[in-house]
Amino acid sequence: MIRKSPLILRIIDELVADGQLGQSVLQRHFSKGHSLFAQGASTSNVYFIRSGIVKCTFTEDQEKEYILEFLGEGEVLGEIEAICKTPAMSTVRTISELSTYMMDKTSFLDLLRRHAGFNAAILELMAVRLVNTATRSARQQLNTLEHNLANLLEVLEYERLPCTKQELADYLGITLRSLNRLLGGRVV
Amino acid sequence: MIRKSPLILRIIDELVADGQLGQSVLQRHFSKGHSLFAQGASTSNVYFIRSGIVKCTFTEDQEKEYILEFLGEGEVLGEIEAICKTPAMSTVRTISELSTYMMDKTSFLDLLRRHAGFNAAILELMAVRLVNTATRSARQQLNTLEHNLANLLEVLEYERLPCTKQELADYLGITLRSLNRLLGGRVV
DNA sequence: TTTTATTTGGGACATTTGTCCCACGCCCTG
DNA sequence: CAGGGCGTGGGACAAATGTCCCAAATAAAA
Repeated sequence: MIRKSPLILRIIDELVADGQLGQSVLQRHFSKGHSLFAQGASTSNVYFIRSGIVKCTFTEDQEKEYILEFLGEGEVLGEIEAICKTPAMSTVRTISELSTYMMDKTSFLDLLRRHAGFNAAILELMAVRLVNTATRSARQQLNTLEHNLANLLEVLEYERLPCTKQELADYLGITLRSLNRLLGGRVV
Repeated sequence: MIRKSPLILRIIDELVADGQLGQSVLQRHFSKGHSLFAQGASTSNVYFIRSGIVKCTFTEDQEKEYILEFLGEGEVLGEIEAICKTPAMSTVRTISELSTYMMDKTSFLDLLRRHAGFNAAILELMAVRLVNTATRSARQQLNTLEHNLANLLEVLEYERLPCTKQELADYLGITLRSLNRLLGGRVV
């Protein structure tokens, strides 16, 4: 449920340690509840999560919000916007303390061009995300109850995931009421 | 609704014209209804659509199937499997005559490594797909009726899209009955 | 042309999900 | 301590969606 990418973090860690990235990378820390990107706003940086968790949300009419994904260690934020040169497609908000490496978009694109290993890692990261996003979307339409249950079992992580029932419901794309029903009297 | 990518097609066309790809690329033609990939099966090639349309579907229990996307000119098939070295994540079937360039996975990865422009184009293709997949997933959860209507209006393309009502319903993630209700007596 | 299958459209009812509303428990602050 | 805000849990009813089934229209096959 929480996506991670140890490989990317390792690459960045090494590059930073070697001093190869010079001034283009700096560490930044965010407290819980802080907003890194606002859907529709332009962006100027790319972040690599060193530790902590963020949630990416999408909203259409400001009322309800849909949670696209939870991202943890090694995950990259803002890379899509850097690559496509488009405004932020989703809002990204921390749901725990967050430690990151921050890099401006130009440096990111540069690194992508010059560092073959990094390039391959980002390609794979995006491919994996695409698969996850697509299968989740499909499962949500195909399974309904079963998937909910399966997912809620998978929520062993739930205890580690500092999120509210409302957020879980947003993730499942249902209302809080419905979630409660599923959690409560399983039998009709 | 039907995704396309003129840029990629142009790049491949040029490479083929220049003869830079040698034997690694060949043209292949498929008739309507043919299956290029089967979900879960291993793959060995990557395809570039020259003309025609395919639908990518995902199924969980073989009963219902969810349509992930319709792909047209310039779109790439099998690139995710090549990059991640995983089995096909979805089934891909032609819904019209299809003309393609076919390339084995190794050559594809090679081209990705050697050709900066191609690399950038694929990166952007995947980023765009990710955005589309994610926003569609989100909208499907957030909008319900409105989105359906909006989408069905967008189905001006409907006439060009040789698909059945059942396929439209699969795309929307609803049953055929529900689709008919939405199309028919709009008012309760 | 007749027959058979596919596609389409819709009625009737069960099930699911959403909406509205209320209540309890917890934390925090005045 | 009292009151406000928030997260949680659930009852009751409305609305949406699925399931089952049937019928007309269209396309494909005999």
